[in-house]
Parts: sequence; structure tokens; C-alpha cells
Amino acid sequence: METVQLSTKEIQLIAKALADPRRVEILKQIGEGCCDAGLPCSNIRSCQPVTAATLSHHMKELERAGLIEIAREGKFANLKLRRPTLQAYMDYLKAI
Amino acid sequence: METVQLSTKEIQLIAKALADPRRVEILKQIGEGCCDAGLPCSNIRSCQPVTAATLSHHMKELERAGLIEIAREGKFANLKLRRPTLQAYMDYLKAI
DNA sequence: ACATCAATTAGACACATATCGAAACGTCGA
DNA sequence: TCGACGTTTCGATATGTGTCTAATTGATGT
Repeated sequence: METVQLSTKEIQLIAKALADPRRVEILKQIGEGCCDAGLPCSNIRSCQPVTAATLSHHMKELERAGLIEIAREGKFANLKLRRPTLQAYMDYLKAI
Repeated sequence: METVQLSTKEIQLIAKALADPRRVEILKQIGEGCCDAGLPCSNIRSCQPVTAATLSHHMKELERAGLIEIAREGKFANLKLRRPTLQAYMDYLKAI
């Protein structure tokens, strides 16, 4: 696992991203089906009682925080969990 | 270090508590001066550009999340970091 | 070209919350 | 008892944000 050094701003983005329960659920879902290909966006939607618009918003936040990577392919968007970012945040918390 | 099992609700409270940068600063400050006695509230205030009212509010949130323990003694309030809670949250994140 | 479908954007709304000033509360020393 | 001091509570305000509907974009198959 590569090591990432996070700025205060990035820490803040991650903390905010993790503060919404729905986003955490989404993260978990992406983390479970963690094939390299990434999880299709609509796949997530079928498991979360939420509009496509809302889901899109959450994914943008997760991406902004560096917690996921969005690979757009044609009309699809495949999500991949960026574990190094999550790990770096845990390291930050450990240092408190 | 004792182990704590957190409910979904508690996880959410912790995540929200950690989502505010000022609260994280406060946590750090409490964590540093981590003598068993606890850090006096006014000590924190002298390092954070914030009103007593606001500080009180943040401490209530941190306590609600189980991240600190407030020992009131006379007119003073001594804060102590509850590391087991923080650890439990990190364990939760690790399981994502 | 057209219809369809996945995803995004725009705009609106409701609700949460970080912050403050002012007032109240409780403790302690004079 | 009185005043000072640390802390809390109250009420108000401004900002942030999760959610929706509707409209838009972009790709794909017929």
C-alpha cells in the first residue's frame, strides 16, 4: 500500500465526506465489490434509495476528497475505492 | 487499550464530530496535554479564537460522540480524550 | 436521424449547524 | 453577602448541505 501525505485541507474534505452516512454506505459498497474494473454507478443506485442526481452529487464529493476514483467509460461511470487515502486519514487520526 | 463496539448511530456522531476542523483542533489539544487530570476548558480557549459559548457547544458535541469525557470540578471543566472511542472509529474505517 | 439510457447540471427547498452576544447559573474568595 | 470568574444556555443569524425535480449532455443501438 502506497503512502499518501495529506494536507489539512484534504483531511477536512475526507472528514466531511465521511460525515454523511449515505456516502459511507456507498464507500462500503464500492469497497466490497472491489474488482479492478470498478463498480458501475447504476449498480450502486439499485442498492441505495436515492435519486441519480443525489448519487452523482455524493460521488463528486467522494472524488473531491480523493476517496474514490471515477473511471468514465462511454455512458457508464465505474467507481473504485482509493484505499491509500482512507489509510492516510486513519494515520492522521492515530496521530491525535 | 480496551475495545469498544460502536453502533451505527455512534459511528455517525463520531464522524460528524470529526467533520469540523475546530473540533479536531480541540481534540488534538486535549490529546497532547494528556495528563490524567484532564485539560481545563479555559486553557483550550486561550489557544482557539472562539467564544466561550461556541467552545461549550463543541465540547458538548465531542462528549455526545464519546470522544471526550468532561470532568466538572467546581467551576472548572477538565477535558479528557477517550482514545478507545477514537480507536473504535478507526477500526470501523479499516473494515470498509 | 432518432429514441433510449446513464450520468450530470441547474435550481429550489428544508434542515442542520457554527458562530456570536447577552443573560443566567454555580462556585469561590473577600 | 457580594462580586468576580468559568461555564452554560438562549435566541438569532448566516452558511452549508442533502435531497428532489426538471432539463441537459453524451453515448449507443436501430
